[in-house]
Amino acid sequence: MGTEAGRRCMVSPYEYSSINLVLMPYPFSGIEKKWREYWDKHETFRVVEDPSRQKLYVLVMFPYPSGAGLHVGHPEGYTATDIYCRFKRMRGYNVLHPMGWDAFGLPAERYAMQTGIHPSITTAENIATFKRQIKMLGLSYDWSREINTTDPTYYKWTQWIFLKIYDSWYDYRVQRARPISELIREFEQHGCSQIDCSLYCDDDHCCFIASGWTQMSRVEQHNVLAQFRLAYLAKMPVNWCPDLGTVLANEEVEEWVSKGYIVERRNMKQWMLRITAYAERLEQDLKDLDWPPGIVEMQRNWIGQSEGAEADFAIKNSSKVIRVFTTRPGTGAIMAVPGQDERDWEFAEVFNLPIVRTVRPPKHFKGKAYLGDGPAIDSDFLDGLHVEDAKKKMIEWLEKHGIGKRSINYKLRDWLFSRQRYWGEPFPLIYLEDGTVKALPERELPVLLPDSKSFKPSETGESPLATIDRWVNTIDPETGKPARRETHTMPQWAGSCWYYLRYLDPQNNKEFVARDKERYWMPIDLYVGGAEHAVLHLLYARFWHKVLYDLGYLTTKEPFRRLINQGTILGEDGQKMSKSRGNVVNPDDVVKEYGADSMRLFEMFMGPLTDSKPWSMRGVEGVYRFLNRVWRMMVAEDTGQLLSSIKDVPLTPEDERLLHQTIKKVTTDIETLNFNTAIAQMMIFVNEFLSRETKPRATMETFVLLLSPFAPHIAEELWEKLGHTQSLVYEPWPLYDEGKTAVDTVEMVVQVNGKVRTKFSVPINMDEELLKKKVLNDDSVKRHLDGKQIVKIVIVKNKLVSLVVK
RNA sequence: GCCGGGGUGGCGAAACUGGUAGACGCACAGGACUUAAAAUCCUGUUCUCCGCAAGGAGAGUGCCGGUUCGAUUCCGGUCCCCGGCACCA
Repeated sequence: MGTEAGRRCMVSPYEYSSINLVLMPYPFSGIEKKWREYWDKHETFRVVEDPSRQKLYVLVMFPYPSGAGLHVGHPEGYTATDIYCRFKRMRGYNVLHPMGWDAFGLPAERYAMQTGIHPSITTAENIATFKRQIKMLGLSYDWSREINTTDPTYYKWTQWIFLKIYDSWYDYRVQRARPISELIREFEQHGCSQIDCSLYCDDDHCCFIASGWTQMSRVEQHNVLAQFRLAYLAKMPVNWCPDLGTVLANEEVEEWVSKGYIVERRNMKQWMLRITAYAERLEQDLKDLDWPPGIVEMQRNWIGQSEGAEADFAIKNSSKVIRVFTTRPGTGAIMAVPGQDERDWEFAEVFNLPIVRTVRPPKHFKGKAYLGDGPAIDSDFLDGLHVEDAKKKMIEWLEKHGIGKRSINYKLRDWLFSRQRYWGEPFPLIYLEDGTVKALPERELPVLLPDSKSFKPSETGESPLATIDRWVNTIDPETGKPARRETHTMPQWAGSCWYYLRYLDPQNNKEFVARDKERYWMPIDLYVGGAEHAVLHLLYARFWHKVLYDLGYLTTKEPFRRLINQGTILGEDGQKMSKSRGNVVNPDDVVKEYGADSMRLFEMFMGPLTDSKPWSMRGVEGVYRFLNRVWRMMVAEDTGQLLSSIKDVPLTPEDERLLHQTIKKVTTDIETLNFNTAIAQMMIFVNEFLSRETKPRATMETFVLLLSPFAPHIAEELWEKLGHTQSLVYEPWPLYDEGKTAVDTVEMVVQVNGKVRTKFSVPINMDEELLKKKVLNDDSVKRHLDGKQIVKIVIVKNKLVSLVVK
């Protein structure tokens, strides 16, 4: 109630009731309900593969259904993709536009810890709320494809994909993942002789030949293979929060620490995914993506490719050498270059180590370490070379002398993939009595999350699942021997890593997606979502996608061809919306007061999609007034019937020009996602036509079609009043005639020494000599030429005449 | 500190490859309609100065400078704001 709108509502309810009685605004609430039901009943937006038509897959990042319900930030991306989809349908595309729920995660689990209410119940309730609110906006989703990451029929396949990752290794020789069974076959035939073991294994004494492999015990073989798998166990420091009794993801630490919780590091065995094997391809393939440059850059920085050298340093008084990477720690030893690195400089100062500059800083450089470019100094044969050239020459030298080589390093680390949580996907793994890990066979999936009343992890930091004995203790389905289940669960990213594939074939219980469906729909033509997922979600999803591609399940290298980040919607005060600031706007209130069409229209009219911009209830009223004018342009207020002034009459040339200009502007602006200016053009159109005594029926019909992607409910209603019996959703999009958008007179600007002195209207493409004559005879121009000499005349066709005088 | 994005009226914003800065909307002011108000419709609204007025002059797209007949747009410098990164996945 802290908002401007809230106060208005409280202060003068009279104002609003009187509006309702006297103004008679268009009856949006009945109209909107009617058309939502119509679309549902007719399954208007249901799509199936149709090879005869061009496909279009448009996706918006699916929400985490929180208890707070939708906020006005959600509909921004949803409306944008909806407009685009509705437009493309009318242009004949076969459009896939789905929605679902990313419903595993900590909030529901924390709520359960406090209240004892099972996360599945809260999740179901929250989804119901979200779905009601999203449906209320008239978004054209194919609801038959709705998915929910917490549904066993969904997470069965998340587990299945994990098994595929677990059962794969990265073959650097061919730069792709291969099934682990192929590695076993290779070991049986050649041992590890054809593989560069150093890429997989720290221990260079373990190399074996074929017979060595076959003579290994089962446990030994298991341990060798574990070094190769794309999913592996490692002892890792994790963020343990004793008060919450849970482990936190890195990205969550800051939030809880700021709330006063203590987070400590603890070493625990964790599942890791070998995303680093894909570092090079994740970096390389960015170049083919139509993504915002900023996001591409962020991914680049995250992957952090750097070229350097790996060199062996001799140790004084020892025959041993230390291997060091020049660009970052790796090997346990680092190379320190205090002259060119701030951290090394500080380190050297503290320990009184000598500091030698090897790059000459600019003359007046005052700082300590110099990080910029410059000629090398005190560097023997490198002196005088600039940094890049010196690097090259140095690496050549190292390689020539056999004490080092060029190496490419990455900042990217392997992905910590396990969480000690209840509300996540269980791993489809068991531990046998000999300590080995075993992947459950596919037919055992899904491994269901057990029902539980306790969601707290144990004191030791083990997952809540560890406390459920009847679930943990199981048997190996293949041998009947006792086994223990893995009690960790997967992170929330898991479900969102592949949801875009499940939409293609959500009911399939044989495969995660049928191949022909994948081939038809992929890749995603447009992906819209918040920039907060610029790195992690998008990187993790690309990684899984590439693994599945390597294993032959997918036909595209990259999932998201074009990406757009919608901007944040701020509160009316220009601050981030938050409960504590009291500036949160609830879409329910907006829709109730002004209707879903106004809500949609305002979200798009505020400004460019990708910008952050503040909410304004006054602004909502503005677009609401526009929709009322649209209504009055065609409907008689007293009877609710189509106006009798709408007739089959021809257009005047001026009106025809405006119509074609409007079609053109709206068409091109939707194509480029500039919805705000498309709406502005429609406003111009209505401002003109509202007062016409007669309105050509065909023109009104065209306008309704243009409006329909933005405000679909009112458009359907007007379409019906115009005499149509079918929904306009699949009507062909209006075409414009370029020739009819052209004007026959233009306003000519006359500048003298760069200053605008007069303007007049002239026929288009006027003869230049005639134009000059006209300009020089103009009184107000003459005044500024008084006594001066014309040096130069610049004529820009149909725009301006610029006189330079002395 | 590094990387990316951005600074335009009272506010949200427009402006195609350099060519009328401020479309469209909000807010505000005046008017019409009305007994009155609301709603609706019309007119005006970047700032400063001159003029009774029609009108005129000057300044203006964060700031300083450059290129150009002409710069919100291109170039150099500088300040501020937002997002990311700072060895952490």
